[in-house]
Amino acid sequence: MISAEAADMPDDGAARTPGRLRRRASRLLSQLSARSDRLITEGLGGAGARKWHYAVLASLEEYGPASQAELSGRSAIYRSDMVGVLNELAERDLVERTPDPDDRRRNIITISAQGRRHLRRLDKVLDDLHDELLAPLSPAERDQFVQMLNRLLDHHARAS
Amino acid sequence: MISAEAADMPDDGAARTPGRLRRRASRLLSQLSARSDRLITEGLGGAGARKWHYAVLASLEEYGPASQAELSGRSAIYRSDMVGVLNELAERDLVERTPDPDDRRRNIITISAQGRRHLRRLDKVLDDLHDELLAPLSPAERDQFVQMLNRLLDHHARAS
DNA sequence: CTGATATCAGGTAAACTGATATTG
DNA sequence: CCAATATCAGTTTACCTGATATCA
Repeated sequence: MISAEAADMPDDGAARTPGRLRRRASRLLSQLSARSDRLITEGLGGAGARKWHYAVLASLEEYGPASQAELSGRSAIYRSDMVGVLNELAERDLVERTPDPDDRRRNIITISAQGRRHLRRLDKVLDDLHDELLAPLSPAERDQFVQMLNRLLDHHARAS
Repeated sequence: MISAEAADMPDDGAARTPGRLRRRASRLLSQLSARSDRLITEGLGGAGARKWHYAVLASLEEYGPASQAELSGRSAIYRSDMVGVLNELAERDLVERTPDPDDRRRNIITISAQGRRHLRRLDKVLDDLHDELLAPLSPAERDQFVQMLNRLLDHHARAS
């Protein structure tokens, strides 16, 4: 037997339905994020890519060429880590890194035609992966979920 | 100038409102999870605790004493990492680790009175931190958000 | 012999900090 | 002299994979 007294079991006056651990958004977030990251990493790995690749390529196609510092802001990758990501992308000729003639501290990063093709492939892959990730949610709920995440992120981006 | 042709800017037929990167739930999740983790880690650090401490203590108070393997399942901490967490908790006399007389492979982990007091402090701290984390959401939306996270987690727990 | 348990020793990757040389 | 840029080196932590000795 494990305990003589009942002192080991919970005895709050009010019955709290789902248990504290299932109601702490921070815990749920980090657990789900871990699952999600794994899913995405494996899925993109099958396509020979990493998620940073996608972030940079998508940012380039959406907003056009940029310096590395600007890309860093857009895609939420640290400047320190951006170098390595761009090395990998440039190795595969998915982006071009050319010095800016107007400001010789900067490189201008441009997506290549091959990079666009690759991005399109990755978008397909990610569509499927997100279908799996968000499977239990209806389309309306998925929108709502994404919108909530964006609102929360915006809020904390300011306070940063 | 950055590009002679317009080939560098996006030109999809349909205008996609919020940009791909703001619609990929996986990206939003990992970014928000990073923010959240940081907030929680700093907040709990001020109370001399880590988030694993909370997970274990809360699990113990809610479901009663358990072996380390069972605790691992409850709190989503790897068996490998559980040892270290319990060492820290036992050092501070927040839990007791006693060998199970009925099965000498196991330890039975019990929360102490001091552990319960500590847990109550942590719960207060976490309430405030979650208020900050979920600030932009109304109470109803918070519930909805937490419920969605749980549904998603449940779905992926099975597929695991 | 199979299987579970606690423990230990790692390995990978993300998130982050700091320093430096170069240029504006 | 101050600020920004790209780069490099290094830390911390979560997550995860084994291996091992002990015991059911």
